[in-house]
This record gives sequence, structure tokens and C-alpha cells, in this order.
Amino acid sequence: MRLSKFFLPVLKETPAEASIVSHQLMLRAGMMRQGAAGIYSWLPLGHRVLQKIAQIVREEQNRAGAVEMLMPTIQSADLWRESGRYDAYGAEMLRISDRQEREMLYGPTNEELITEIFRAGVRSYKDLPKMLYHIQWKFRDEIRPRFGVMRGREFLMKDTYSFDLTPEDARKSYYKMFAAYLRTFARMGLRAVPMKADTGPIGGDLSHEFIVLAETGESEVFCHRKLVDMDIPPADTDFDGDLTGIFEGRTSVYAATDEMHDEAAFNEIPEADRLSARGIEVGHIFYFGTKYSEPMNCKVMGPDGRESLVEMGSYGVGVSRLVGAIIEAHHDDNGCKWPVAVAPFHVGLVNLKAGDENTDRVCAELYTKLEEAGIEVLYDDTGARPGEKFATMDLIGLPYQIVVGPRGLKDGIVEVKDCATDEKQELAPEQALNLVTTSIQQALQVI
RNA sequence: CGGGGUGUAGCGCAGCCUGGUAGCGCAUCUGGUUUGGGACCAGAGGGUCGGGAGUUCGAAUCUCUCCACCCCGACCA
Repeated sequence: MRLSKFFLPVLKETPAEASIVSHQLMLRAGMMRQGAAGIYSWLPLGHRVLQKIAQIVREEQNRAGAVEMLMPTIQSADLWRESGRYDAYGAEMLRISDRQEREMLYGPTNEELITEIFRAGVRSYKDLPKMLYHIQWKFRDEIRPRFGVMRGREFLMKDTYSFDLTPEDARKSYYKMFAAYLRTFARMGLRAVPMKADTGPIGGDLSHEFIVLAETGESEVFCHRKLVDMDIPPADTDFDGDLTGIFEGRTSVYAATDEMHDEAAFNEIPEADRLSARGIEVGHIFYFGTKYSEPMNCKVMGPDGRESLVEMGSYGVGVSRLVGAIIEAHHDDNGCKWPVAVAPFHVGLVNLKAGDENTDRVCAELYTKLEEAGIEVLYDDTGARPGEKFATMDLIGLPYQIVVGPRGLKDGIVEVKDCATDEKQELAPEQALNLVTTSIQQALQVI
């Protein structure tokens, strides 16, 4: 992408409305703009990141055996009356009526709708287990939206729903999502720790929040240090096999958010290993049994010839929130520092003197060859001054910069900056091309 | 919803107390000089001062009212 054709409205100054660094940087780097409290437009740069995150989430859901679909944002109130949640959900649900005065709502979640779809299509235990998901915008009329996309009212969420015949099978589905989430967040460069969450009236031990540790996190968390650096399940993990070890390896170690915190249990950890920090919730998984299948009469015929209620779970990932969470985890004083896997572009190609025959030619060649190698390049071909070019590049924080200027070209060199380490190298254009291409291709290898 | 605050050019702000023809920096446009880390000179454009009502000869400024947004708390991906 040539910068001259892109839409990148960067701000030199920090807008007064933003109080945390991810919000400030998203506004300054031209990633998004606020429409109303907690409602945002995604500008091209931010949209690219959002799409990359969604794609990683999608790949890991697919790997775990979930099947993608898409449900609407607007739902009918009728289904919600059936589950009893139309009244129970409260003011957080945005209620709308259409021109016929029919009661509608902007979906805050999709348990009712998916249960309706599932019960209409499945009659036999032979069709189980099933996991269905979609990535769709949700609306929750939050009491207090804040922190940009971290707590928006409209937000993009991946929600998966599992359907099983028995509680034991449902537990297996839960483990699949548990393992998938470990991989999902790790691929984005995040260390997310699963923490026991409140299961409410359902009970049991099957609800976990996935928390990214960050100073600006909204919740207070407590855990054993070793959870932060644990290995993640590899790409060739057999999701149809026994995942108990992965689950128990994590859950046998103390980890809890403040509402579930047990000071006594925490104090049993050797003091040096105790970690108390703040965290951002980026995922939440539940097993809720027959909470919806019962009121909505979602049953299948079992092997014994008797009907039984389907056991269900739901599994959410805050896709739009992750954009903010990743910035919170990866930035410096000058701007974002994107991990390669979610970077809006892989390389910033800076032409220090657009219009100069030599720099134009070398840049054009590098640009073409990088793109041919599958590298996503943002080519600054504008006439802006060097200082401004660098400031913009630092702000948007691409993993690599290649700087081409007439002075270096006299000696046949360009400058390559690895933005993760801030190390600069002077190389011939061919070498720069090879270095950047191989580094990025390597970083994009799925772990 | 309770408490606190802010709305003046695209962004950041001053002006308001003490009413009298709307300003500053950055950004934008034109011309010129520049060009290796947020340039310089000269000129230009851009404003329902959040909306409405009121007081007044006269309101960004005073009064009333509505709205929006931000921050602190309870809720959540």
C-alpha cells in the first residue's frame, strides 16, 4: 500500500478524551474515531488489525473443531422471552421497535438464537458434539463506557457455543476451547492467564476468564508466577484427544480475579512466586449445562431411546478489545509496537526523498519484491519531511522499517530497523530485502 | 444512576470572573527557500463560541434549560 493512496489521519497531539495509552495511540495513529460514547468507526489502519486478530481467532477455532457461521445483530424479543432473559437482562440490552411496533433488540449475546437454530436442526445424539461460532458485533449499553475499545458499548466478539449429550462430553468441549484460547492469545503476542471465574447459580469449576496482565487492566488478579510463562499447546495438538492434561496443568495452580480471590490459598504460594497485578479480560468461557436448553426445550434423542436436554457452554473472545489489549502490552513512548502476526503492515518503506530518481527506483523495486514475497508494505512515497515520516512510522509501529535515502544510496545501502529491538543495520537493498522477508516469514510461522 | 468536570477552527488551548466587532500554537492551502529524525519566510482560508430560551442598546462572557463528551464508583468480552 502506498501511503499516498491510503487514508491515515494521524494526530500530532493527544486528544483530551483519551486517558489510557491504547486509546490515545489508536486515535493518534488514525486507527479509529469515536462516533458516540463507546461506539467507534474503524479507520483503515485499525480495521486491518481488527481483521488480523479476527483471523487468528478464526483459525484457532477451526483448529479446535468449531464451525463458523454468522448470526444477525438484531434479534426478535420473542426468543428472549422464551429463555426468560428479556426481563432479566436489564437496561444493558438495547431494545428497539420496528415500524410495526414489534419488539426487537440489538444482540448483547446469542445463546437464545443459537439454541433456536440448533434445536430446529438437530434431533439425535449422533449429531453431537457440535461447536458453532460466529464473529459479530454486539451491543451492551454499558453503564459507563470508557477506555476506548477496551470497554465500548458496541464491540466485536467471537462467541462459540458447544452442544453435548452429557456433562462429561461438555467438559471435553470446554477443554477444547480452553486449549484453543491459550493458542489464540499467544499467537497475538499476549500472555493470557486463565483464571477461575464466578460460575453464578450454575456452580461447578467450569468458568474461566482469560486475563492479559497490564497495568491499565480493569480487574485485580492474583496468581502463581509460573502461569505467565507456561508453554502453550502446539499447533499439532489433537483436539479430539485427551486435553485433560492441558487443562489441569493450568488450573491446578492458583489463579483468581479479585472476586474469586482466596487470600489463604494465595498465601500458600512461596512469596517470591506470588503475582498480584492488574489484568484485562480478553476471553471468558462457561459451561452452563441446560440453562437455555431447558426453558427453550432443546433436546436430542439419546442412544437409549430417551430424549435428553442438550448440555451447553459458551465461549467468548473480545476481538475489538484485543486491539487495545495488544497495544497496552506492546508500545513505547513513540507509539505502537505491533507483533508481526497482528501488525497492520509488516514493513514501513520510507522514501526519504520522494521525487529523487534513485530513491524512487530503489523503493519501487523493494516495494514490488516485498509484495511479491507476500510481505505487507506501507510505502511512504509522500513528499513529507523525514522527521514527519519517522514520527508517523514510529507512531503506527510496524515491525520493520526500511529507510531509503539518497545519501545511503551513494554507497549502495539502505537502513533496516527491527522495531522490536530498535536495532538498525545498513545493508544493500538486496540484503535488506532478504533479511526482512525471511524474518517476517519466520515470525508468521504458526507456533 | 450518584459524585466531579469539560464543550470556543481539524487537534491542543486562551478569552468568561469584570458583557462592547472571536484569539494563540499546531495542522490545512498558495508562493518561495529547504530536505538523513516533528523546517523557515511571506501570504491565505477556515468559527451556528454544544442547542434553545431569557436579561441587555449589545452575550463566547450573566441567568434558566436541554444536550453531548470525559473522569471516579457499582456492571461486563
